[in-house]
Amino acid sequence: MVTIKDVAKRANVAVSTASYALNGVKKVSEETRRKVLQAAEELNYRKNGFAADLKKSKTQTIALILSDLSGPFYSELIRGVQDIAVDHGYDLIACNSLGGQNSTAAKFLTERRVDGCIILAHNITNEMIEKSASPAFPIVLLDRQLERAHTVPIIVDNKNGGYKATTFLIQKGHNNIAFIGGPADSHDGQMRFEGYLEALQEHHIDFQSRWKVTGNFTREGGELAAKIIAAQDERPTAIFVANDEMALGAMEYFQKVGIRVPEDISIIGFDNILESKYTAPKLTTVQHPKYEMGALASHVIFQLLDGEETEKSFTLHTELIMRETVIDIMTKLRG
Amino acid sequence: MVTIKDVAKRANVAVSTASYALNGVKKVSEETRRKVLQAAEELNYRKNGFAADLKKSKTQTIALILSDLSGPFYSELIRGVQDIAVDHGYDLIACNSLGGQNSTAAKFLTERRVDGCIILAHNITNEMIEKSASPAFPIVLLDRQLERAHTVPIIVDNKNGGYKATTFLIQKGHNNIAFIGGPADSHDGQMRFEGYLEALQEHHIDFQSRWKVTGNFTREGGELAAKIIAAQDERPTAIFVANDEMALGAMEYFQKVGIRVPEDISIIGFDNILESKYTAPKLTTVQHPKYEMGALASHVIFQLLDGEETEKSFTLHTELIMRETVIDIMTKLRG
DNA sequence: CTGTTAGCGCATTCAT
DNA sequence: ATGAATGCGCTAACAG
Repeated sequence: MVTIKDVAKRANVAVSTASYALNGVKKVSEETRRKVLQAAEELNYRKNGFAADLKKSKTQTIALILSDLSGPFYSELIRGVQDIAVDHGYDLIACNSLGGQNSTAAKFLTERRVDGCIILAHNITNEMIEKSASPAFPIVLLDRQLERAHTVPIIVDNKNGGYKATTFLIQKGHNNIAFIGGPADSHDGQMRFEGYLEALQEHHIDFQSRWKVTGNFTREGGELAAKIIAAQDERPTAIFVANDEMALGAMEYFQKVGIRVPEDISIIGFDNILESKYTAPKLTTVQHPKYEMGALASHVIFQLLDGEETEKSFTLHTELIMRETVIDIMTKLRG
Repeated sequence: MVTIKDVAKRANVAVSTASYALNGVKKVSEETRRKVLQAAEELNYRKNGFAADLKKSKTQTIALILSDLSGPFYSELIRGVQDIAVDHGYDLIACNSLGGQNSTAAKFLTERRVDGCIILAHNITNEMIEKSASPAFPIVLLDRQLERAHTVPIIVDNKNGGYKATTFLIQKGHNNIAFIGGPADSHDGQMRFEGYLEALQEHHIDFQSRWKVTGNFTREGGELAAKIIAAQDERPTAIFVANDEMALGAMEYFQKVGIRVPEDISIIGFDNILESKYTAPKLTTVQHPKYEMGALASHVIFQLLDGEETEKSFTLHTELIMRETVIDIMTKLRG
């Protein structure tokens, strides 16, 4: 391994001089600078970033920890984070938390390999987060309500989103509305469900537990849930599905078995993933501010890093996206 | 910042003992181990991973460099890489190469921050790659034909894939076949086109340049391309689209303007992204071995790292996925 | 089983 | 403008 020492030797200068030359510090004459650069080139010298970071005790990079690096949902979030990070001259690396305590993510959290991090992964424990956060290592939490020193949560108003979705259905004349939810440990899913409940109550519609079915936020989960709903003797006229992926799965199932969307059953999703715009019919859904969330998270990290004051927590709002999978019940009856 | 020294002091042991205890080396008595651990706990000690890496000159992580962290295509690839990496006890971090020479990716390439890397990004120059590769830093190149020492390319047989797709269309009786390609600098796209050409020639079908239109591999590009094709007075009976995303866009356009797929026009795509299975009608396409590619890349990295011999390069094959968007021209004429 | 010590590769202060 | 010397936090060889 060729080090800066080797370069210095070859260029007949001291290490410090080599370092200056390599890093563009202007203390060194053009003459020697070129000598050093050439020596480095000849030896194919690569600097060891860690050593540099160790010395400077600054990594100039932030990490984004996701429970799963793949999935359509994350694309926009990542873009948001990235855009702001590069603005600040920081690097972004993404890693996943599969494996929990032993994951790559854990290493970044506990070993000071980055200057700060943004977490959207529910298999990282609150305890780990609390222990890791410090003035020099701020953490932004996405979709997790945990206020601590040096830790700021950004959540989206899932409950209100669920409320809006359900209210919209009710306004369209539906009062037999099913709910396809997420896994029990999903805080998001739970909040969306509460919004659903609230809308129901407000309109004096009884909640029917047989019409609450739980999926796992995947396309397949949506199919299965749809199947369960379709199998019952009385069928709801509309479904609020807790995320778009499941909604797409449900739509597919209904199409397969000849139940028409929206003529026979209306569907509203949640998230507004890219894909939802391209289905036939186009999915009516609730906009989740993914990009904004990423960008804001990035912003907050840098404020924290700069020692500025920030809000204790942030809440982002949702928005109804009306497309083609919800039909007015009157239209339906006439049809 | 609390260091291992502080911990040692508080526990009344030497640094080495603290290090052993912290790292679970069994040279130390249970008694002292607990003492050290407790001291660490009390001081909220976090180890500096860099310092450790520096000392060990091993990072135990590999990087995956993508030109864009988002996009449906990458999900499966990432899974493949990841699965193998964790098998080997390695961590995986993903970073993107947006920004070219100054990107995060570049840092990882040139600053030895990881033990090896897998690159699927065409804005990283060959030169950079050549300079970075070394026995201690193997590089696996995806979809880029560049054989060098310590650098092994994995490519998919795009040409043959294009050939298969086109031949399939011809066998179904089509001889007016348009091609929607990718950007000019896409090697993949170019190869797929060559396969198309070869199939045409083999069946003595003249290539018509007006039926070659170029998109940018996005959904919108596909829509636009479809529009251009539809606008011509004579219309092809089939289209080979160089990737699924564009095929989806094209299908959407055709549906919008009342051109039926496949009754009026057959479409075959390329990649077999998850989504293509969920369209109506379901997209006929060519399978791109994404997961396998990732897994293989990972494998190769570890072989290289272990100093084993590997093939100079790998070629992965494609497979026709027959679904619903290609119709036999006879059926069509009868219809 | 525990302590002393020598670097890992680099940036940087203080002389010169 | 340049060089010698120091130490960042950690691991591991060696000595006790």
